[in-house]
Amino acid sequence: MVTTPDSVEVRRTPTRAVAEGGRGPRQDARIRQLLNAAATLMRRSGSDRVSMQAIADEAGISVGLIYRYYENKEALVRAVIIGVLDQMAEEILRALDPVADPVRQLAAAFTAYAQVVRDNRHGILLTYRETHLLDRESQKLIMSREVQTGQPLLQATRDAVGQGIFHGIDSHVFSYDLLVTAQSWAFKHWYFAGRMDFNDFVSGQFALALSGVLRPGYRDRYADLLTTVHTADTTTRQ
Amino acid sequence: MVTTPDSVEVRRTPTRAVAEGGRGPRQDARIRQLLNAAATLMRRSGSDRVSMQAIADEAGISVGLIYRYYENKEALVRAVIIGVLDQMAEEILRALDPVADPVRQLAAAFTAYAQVVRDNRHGILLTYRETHLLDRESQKLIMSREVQTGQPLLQATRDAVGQGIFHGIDSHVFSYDLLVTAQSWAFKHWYFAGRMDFNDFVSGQFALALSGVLRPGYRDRYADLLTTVHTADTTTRQ
Amino acid sequence: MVTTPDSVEVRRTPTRAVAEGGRGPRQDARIRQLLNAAATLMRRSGSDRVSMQAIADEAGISVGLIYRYYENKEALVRAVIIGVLDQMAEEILRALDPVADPVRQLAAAFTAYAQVVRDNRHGILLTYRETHLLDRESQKLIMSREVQTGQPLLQATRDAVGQGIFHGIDSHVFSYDLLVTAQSWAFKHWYFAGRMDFNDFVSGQFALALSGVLRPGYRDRYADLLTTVHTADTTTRQ
Amino acid sequence: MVTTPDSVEVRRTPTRAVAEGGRGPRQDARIRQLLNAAATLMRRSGSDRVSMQAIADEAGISVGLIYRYYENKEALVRAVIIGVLDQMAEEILRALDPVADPVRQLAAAFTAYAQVVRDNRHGILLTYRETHLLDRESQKLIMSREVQTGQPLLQATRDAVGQGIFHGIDSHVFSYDLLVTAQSWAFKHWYFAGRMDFNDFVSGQFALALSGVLRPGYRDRYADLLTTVHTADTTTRQ
DNA sequence: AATGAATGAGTGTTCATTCAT
DNA sequence: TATGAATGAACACTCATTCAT
Repeated sequence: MVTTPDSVEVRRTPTRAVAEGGRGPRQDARIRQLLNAAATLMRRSGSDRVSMQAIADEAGISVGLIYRYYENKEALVRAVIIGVLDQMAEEILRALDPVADPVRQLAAAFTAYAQVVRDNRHGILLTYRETHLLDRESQKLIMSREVQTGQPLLQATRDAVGQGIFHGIDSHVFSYDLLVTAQSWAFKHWYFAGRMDFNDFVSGQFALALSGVLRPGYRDRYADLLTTVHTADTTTRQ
Repeated sequence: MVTTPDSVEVRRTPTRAVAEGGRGPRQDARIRQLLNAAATLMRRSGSDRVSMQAIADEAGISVGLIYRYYENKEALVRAVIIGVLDQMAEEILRALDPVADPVRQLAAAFTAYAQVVRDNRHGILLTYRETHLLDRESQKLIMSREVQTGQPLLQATRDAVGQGIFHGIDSHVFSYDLLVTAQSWAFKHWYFAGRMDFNDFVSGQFALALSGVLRPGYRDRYADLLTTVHTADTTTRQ
Repeated sequence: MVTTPDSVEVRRTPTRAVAEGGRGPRQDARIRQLLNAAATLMRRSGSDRVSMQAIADEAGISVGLIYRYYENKEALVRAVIIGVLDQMAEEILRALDPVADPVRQLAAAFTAYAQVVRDNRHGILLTYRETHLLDRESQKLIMSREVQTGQPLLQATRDAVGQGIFHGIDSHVFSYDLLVTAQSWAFKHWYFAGRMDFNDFVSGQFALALSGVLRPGYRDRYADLLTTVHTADTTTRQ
Repeated sequence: MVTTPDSVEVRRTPTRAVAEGGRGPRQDARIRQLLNAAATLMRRSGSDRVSMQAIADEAGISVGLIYRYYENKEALVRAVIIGVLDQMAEEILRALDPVADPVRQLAAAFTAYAQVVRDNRHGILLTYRETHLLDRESQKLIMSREVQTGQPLLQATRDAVGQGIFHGIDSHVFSYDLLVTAQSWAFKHWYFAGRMDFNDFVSGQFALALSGVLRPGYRDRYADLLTTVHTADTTTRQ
């Protein structure tokens, strides 16, 4: 699941050298450069507003060369999106705390996920924006990556349920909600602007989620995770 | 907040009749026609992939006429987005149950919100996709509409807290989560595909949220809202 | 030769009222307004860059109404040019000094012509620019007006030749040169910028022309007209 | 001042090869082709009435390619005008007679200038028409070229004054008049149509100018240049 | 392998002109 | 008479894609 150099998508058919796996480190660096350049520009404006020429310039290569690696613009866009997702998945895995306790595991996973979202806000937006412009095939590929990325949350939830720490929930629904909540920071962080910062957001959301599913006997053990941050509700009451 | 004919955005400057509110029913119908056509096409492919000519054709008017109503394509896109949001806000308000009980009020609002999202899935996606391509000014306008649309959820939550039915929560955070959850159906409904249908999703999510905030003494009164739907967890365990 | 109201060109064929000569003072004022508006805008940017809508706005009438008076844009442009020429011809005639002496008459005519050029610089440029875009018919019409406008210069020259004051010249060539010289101020006044002002230009040019054609015996009588202005030739010598 | 291949204006920014002077003979030929095509069409109808597509077709290249050489239409128009002026300047220089006598030098320069004007009548008109549609910067550039082009006339005049052959004149004014007279053929040649041909015009104008400034003692030496052509004055008297 | 000149279909936008009111 | 909404062809300009070098 970790992004290895080989997982970077490139054109398979028309070019001999690339197809034969004779891809040297030179090519590989170029492709990475290209994907980064494309991601940078597309984050800012959406793929339709970024020209192949602009991408080539940003990457320091020629337009023609892009077409040696990717059949057309759509293929490049797909590779960029997948690249972003893979990088995020990798970061989350790296941040994961391999401790035994599933609740703290879950807390770590959620926090990691949220941080990755915060740090890749534009990448997430890019994903959301562009995915729907691709063909079904690519969309499915992207969906499966997203599911994979959410695996740590799902697994920890299942463990907590299995150990009787959580009760009364469906693991899929619960972990899905955590995932959506984390991603929502990318879109709606402005909603809390001035009322709550990122850390408050993360701990508050996790506390709220936890409080609904924790079997009563465990409240003390995780008291530190249950601390809720209240926004200045009274002052803004209208 | 309800979309009245007058609230439909049109060009202000160059045409006298349109600016002075001397807009007859003919114009008004045309503008609605235009916005619908644009929304339909843009939902499918993103504004950059829809030409003004295609929009004109779909609306059954000439290209030139679009420019009488909207200064340029961006203004049209903005109007489309705002139109979609307004229509959704209106539908939600209409679906609202004006009963006294804040919890059932909240349930009604959430259900209504989710239904509107389901029925306007592409409209929501459009909003998410296109908003970031507009200027800051327009983005702020759109944000404020979103906040407005979420008001019923916020108000019902506050009432429940005020009456001591909910406890231990921040109203903003809680209602935000409901809103995000409802919207998530537009993006991630495929996540549950085959495991859960829309109604299960709505009731399941609301039950989960409710269970975490309901003061113990009220569990019986709202027992019907706390019924959780479990997905076939065991069968998909990997 | 004077511009009378009736000489203002309007559409002849398709409209009944206008064609029947039932043109009241109201229409007449409107047409004048229209021509002025068009002239003002076209002076600034050339007829191709001025839209009929802009002209209508400037004139305070509707686009449709323009087409009641002029068959199409070209007809309007022609009318504008002719209007400018007529107005200039009229101004020159008005400025003419009906004294007996043909040389002073010529001086007055030349000065008047130059002043009109100076005051209608943009109108002249308009004429030069637009005439070549019209059909042959219109071009001939415009040429004949120009010849007419130059008549006073030609006549005075002929008189001076007839009375033996000028010698050794062709009246056509000489008066043509005066006319061209006067008009050149519209195009090339920048050539003398900083070296010579308009009055110096006029008296200098006339003195130069006069000195070449005046029969020796008359030099004293017109000594005042022979005063030459020298530009700072020595300082700019390179 | 001579137009060398390198002096042909092209886009500076977006293309590397073109900017670095790495312009091969291929490009150079194409640019010349393009400028000629544009000049040909614009002479006929004014730049606003010639579409980029029409220019591309005439030049035998694609529209897109024009934009590789010129940033936009205005830049192309400017290049066309400057190209026309440079070509004329070059032709005049080539026609110049480097004999010692300043008066004959002047005659040669005037004749050359007039011939160039006659042969490039439409080019001159183009210059007059289009210059005013450009930005101030370009206008200044064009003015300076015009001044340069007139240098031979000014220099010869100064020499004649310096050697005491001419008297009582300002060199700037006198050479300016010759220049304007020559150019006037482009606009007003119809004025003499049927009465005087081009050669008569040139010799007649030069004789008239010369007669006014030649110091008496030199009349015999330049008797051949003082022959005046009279138009059929009597027959056209009205 | 790598370049970037060249293409031309396609875009957003304008505007002369018409015509129902 | 007078309006201005409506049309649609035409325009300047862009850009994904190809291919000779």
